[in-house]
Formats: sequence, C-alpha cells, structure tokens
Amino acid sequence: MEQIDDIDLQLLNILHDNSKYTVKELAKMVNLSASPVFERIKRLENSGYIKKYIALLDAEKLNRGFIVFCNIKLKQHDRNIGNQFVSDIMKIEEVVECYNISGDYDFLMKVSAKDMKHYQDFVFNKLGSVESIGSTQSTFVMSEIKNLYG
Amino acid sequence: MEQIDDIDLQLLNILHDNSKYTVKELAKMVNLSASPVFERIKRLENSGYIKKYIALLDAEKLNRGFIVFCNIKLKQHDRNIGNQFVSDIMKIEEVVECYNISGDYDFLMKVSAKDMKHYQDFVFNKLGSVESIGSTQSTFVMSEIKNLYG
DNA sequence: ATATTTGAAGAATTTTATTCTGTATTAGAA
DNA sequence: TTCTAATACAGAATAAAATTCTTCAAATAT
Repeated sequence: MEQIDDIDLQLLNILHDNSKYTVKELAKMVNLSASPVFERIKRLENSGYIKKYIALLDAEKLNRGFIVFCNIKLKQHDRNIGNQFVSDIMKIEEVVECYNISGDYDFLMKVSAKDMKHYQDFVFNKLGSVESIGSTQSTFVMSEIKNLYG
Repeated sequence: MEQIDDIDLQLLNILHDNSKYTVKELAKMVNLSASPVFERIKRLENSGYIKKYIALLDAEKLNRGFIVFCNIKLKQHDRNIGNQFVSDIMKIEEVVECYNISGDYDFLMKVSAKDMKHYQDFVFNKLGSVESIGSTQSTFVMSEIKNLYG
C-alpha cells in the first residue's frame, strides 16, 4: 500500500487522541485547507491505518474500575484445548483483553470488574467453568499510571 | 450525578464499539427519535460517562505491532523514587500503558515496538537510563486473542 | 519544452448536528 | 383526587459540518 507522509502522521496522532475535531479544525492544525485533509483521512481509513473510531467510557462510573491482570496456564498444550479456551474467553465480558504470551504462563488477560467481590465471583464462577484452564495467577492493579487508550 | 437507564447503556455500548454512527442511526437502533438521543449523548458526555472519542490505529502498519509486557522492580520503595519513575515513564513513547501492581514487581508496562530489535534498543537505551529501575522482566506477546480497544 | 498526474484551494452541495417548539406523560404538591 | 411542574419525547427549523466538485498550480514524466 501507499506511502504516508508527515502530515498523515500528524493527523493520525491527533485523531488517536481526539477523533472529534472537525476537518476544518484539523486543517488549521496541519496548515492545509479542509478538502485535502478530508481526502487524507478517507485514504487513511480505506487503507486501514485508521481501524475504527470508538468512545472511551469511564470504567469507574460503569462499575468496572477494578482491574486485574490474570495469568493463565492451560491444562494441556494441544490445539483443541487452546481453541476451546479462546472461544470460552471471548464470551466472558469481564475479560477486556487477552494475549498468548511467552514465559511461565500461556495467556495474560486484563480483567475489568466492579470490585474484589466481583472479581472473586468472576474467578470462581466464570473461569471456574472454563475446562481448559489448569491454573491462574492474579496481579491486582493498585493504580493506573499511564494509558494511551484510557 | 443522575441515573442512567437501559437506553443510555445501550448507547454507551454501541458508541464504545463504533462512535461514527449518526444520531439518526443510533435513534433507530434504540427506537427513539434523533433529538432525545442527541440529548442523551450530550448528557453522557457532560456527566463523564463518555470520556473522549478516539481513532484506533493499526499498530502493525505503524511499526508498533510487537507487544511486550514489561515488569518493573524499583531500586527502592520511597516516594521520590516512585515519582521519578512515573515522570520518566510518561515521556517514553513506547510505553503505551503502565500500572502500579501487587505482587513481586512494582509496575507492569505494556510496551509497543516495531520488532525485537527495537524492543532491545528500548530496554537498553530508554529503560537503561531510568535511574529508579532496579530490575525488569519481559513477557512477549505471541498473539493478540481479544482486545476491546483494538 | 510539453503533456500528464498529483495535491491543493475554494465554492457548491448534501448530510448531519443542534436548537427550538409543542405535546404527552409522570411525579409531586396541594 | 386534582392541579402544577418537571421530564422526555417527536418533529420541524436552523446551523454547522461533511462531502463533492471545479479549478489551478506544481511536480513528474515524456
């Protein structure tokens, strides 16, 4: 796919932080008129540099401010168990992110709960019914220092 | 702040996944006309349920597809060292997220690099010059399974 | 040097956001 | 219960934004 120049990069950085600017405002920021900026953004969308636009919500207000990183070890390491785990995890709303990782554990999940009680319930009742899981290890977030997506 | 009802929740869930719907489209989805939907969204923004709107970018295309979770232990556990670490880390662009955590390590960072070479350079040159760091432990992401923000 | 392509500006148009007005419903006060 | 006030909605009117179109200038290829 095509090249992207410095102005494209500026636009991407701006929109990554705030996608609500109007094209007129963006145009002023990058010293162009509205139409080329509009065209550039469409090009960045169509070429996949911009994947989507989303609203960031306040986790605390929505009773999801208790964050835990949960490490998972599978029972066995065959493809069936792995696929089963993935498909089970996709359905659990508290699991906000999940990665297949190197090291002592197989997966690292970011879990978003209301509080410790909710998390405990999540571990027992939700993870507890995922057959493919061998063991888990929880790391609790005490405070969020930096989050470019939060 | 005020209560939030089921329709508000529907709107939040929709916008969390795609903030580009028009109010007319949203209105149809929640079976209302445009004006109350518009007012509800403004209310959700002003009350802080919606924090901001952002564009999600393709990390791979932007040479940031190599993800590592990097655990950090501080040299010492006093407030000065901690503050120094936080302020240093905030300036490093490869650090996309950072949390103060429970357990063996003090902080967990999500790092976004181009490739292993870039990550190595990050560890040596960027982390290497953060005085407050005692030790690090890297966990490499082999694949992303789920990410509500990606 | 000339033709062709590219990217931009600015105007014109279409679509969307936003405001406004009126009405029905509901909660609370009398 | 009855009246009043507040709330939430629909639909129209308006303002602002997105989107398209035309033209022009600069860069590149021929």
